[in-house]
Amino acid sequence: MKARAKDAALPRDPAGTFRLEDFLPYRLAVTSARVSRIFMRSYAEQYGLTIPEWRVLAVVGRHETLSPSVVGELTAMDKVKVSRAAASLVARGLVKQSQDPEDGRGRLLRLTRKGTTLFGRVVPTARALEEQLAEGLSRTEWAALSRALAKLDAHCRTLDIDEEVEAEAAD
Amino acid sequence: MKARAKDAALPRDPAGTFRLEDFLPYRLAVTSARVSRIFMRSYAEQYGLTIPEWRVLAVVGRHETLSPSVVGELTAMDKVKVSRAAASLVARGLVKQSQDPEDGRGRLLRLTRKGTTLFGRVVPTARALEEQLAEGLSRTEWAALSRALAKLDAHCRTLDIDEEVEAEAAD
DNA sequence: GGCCCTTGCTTTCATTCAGAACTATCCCCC
DNA sequence: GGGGGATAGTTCTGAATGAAAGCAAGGGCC
Repeated sequence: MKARAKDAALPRDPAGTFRLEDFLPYRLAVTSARVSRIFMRSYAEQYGLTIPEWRVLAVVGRHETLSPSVVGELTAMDKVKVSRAAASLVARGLVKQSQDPEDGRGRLLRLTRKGTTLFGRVVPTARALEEQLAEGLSRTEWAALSRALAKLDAHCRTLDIDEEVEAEAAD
Repeated sequence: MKARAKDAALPRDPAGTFRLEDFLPYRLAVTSARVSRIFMRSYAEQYGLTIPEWRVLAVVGRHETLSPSVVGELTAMDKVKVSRAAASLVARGLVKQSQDPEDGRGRLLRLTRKGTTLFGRVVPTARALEEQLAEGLSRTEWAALSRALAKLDAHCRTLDIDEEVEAEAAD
């Protein structure tokens, strides 16, 4: 990139014309927060669940038995969040935590009967809420959103990796 | 909805088949968090700005002079967040806060020369980062994402309003 | 077989956050 | 023209968060 090209670009694109409301990263964050708030409120009011707890419930419910580390991968949460959510679910008798017989460090999470029952109730609620959300868009738009999110997510992972490599190289 | 219809629906749609990784609200939150982290890191490392601070800077920079409440509307932040971000920017000499001469309660925010300079530097960085993000998608996909987000956001607002009305009615 | 580095998870701590309470000012209406 | 209620911003408080330390157990490697 030549310095001249950069200089030429500035005048026709001054900072003053920057519109936050058109800035996609901002809009993504705002919309995501709005959606999350709707779901959070519903889970909290109806079942006393936080979003991390709901995520743990969802993946443990699907996989019978699961280690906290795998739960972390499946729910995109760090291990601290998983640990806290799991502890809370155990305290409420929704999840049972036991030693992994094959690895003394590992734990195994599994739904209790009570947890399974709750899970069976929450899932339809979640689906209904998602459906309500989808009503605002055409099927085509919904599919396009889904696809765009997948690609964006994948692309972000590669960007993140690039930054990590740079950070390491800086040492 | 008849009880029989509900019973019939359950077997072909059991809770156990719920896949969190296909659940759009979840995917939206994950991707949004990933994008935000990339931007957050960049703003923090290069300019020592948090995202709330960057947002305030962006709208105040665009509008010359602005009240905190309008900043809140334009940045989708509550007044507490605006207040803190503004205080931090004032402390760093990037923003000047003064009394609104027409309203003793109101304040007016305006960029200092230093703030204007910083703003002029951050905007190109933000745009470049957005561009990097956009490289992961085709133009069509990017446009579709933008459009879908707008509709989803608008739809969420109506859902939120509905819930507020219900909450009031419950009193 | 014992040292040490790694891994799996929990706990701690300092920061951030959202909601509620608080202060100051304005405006409406009697 | 003075109370009552609304509005603009700030401060307070309890909960949530993430980074880093802590702890326990596995697995090389000599």
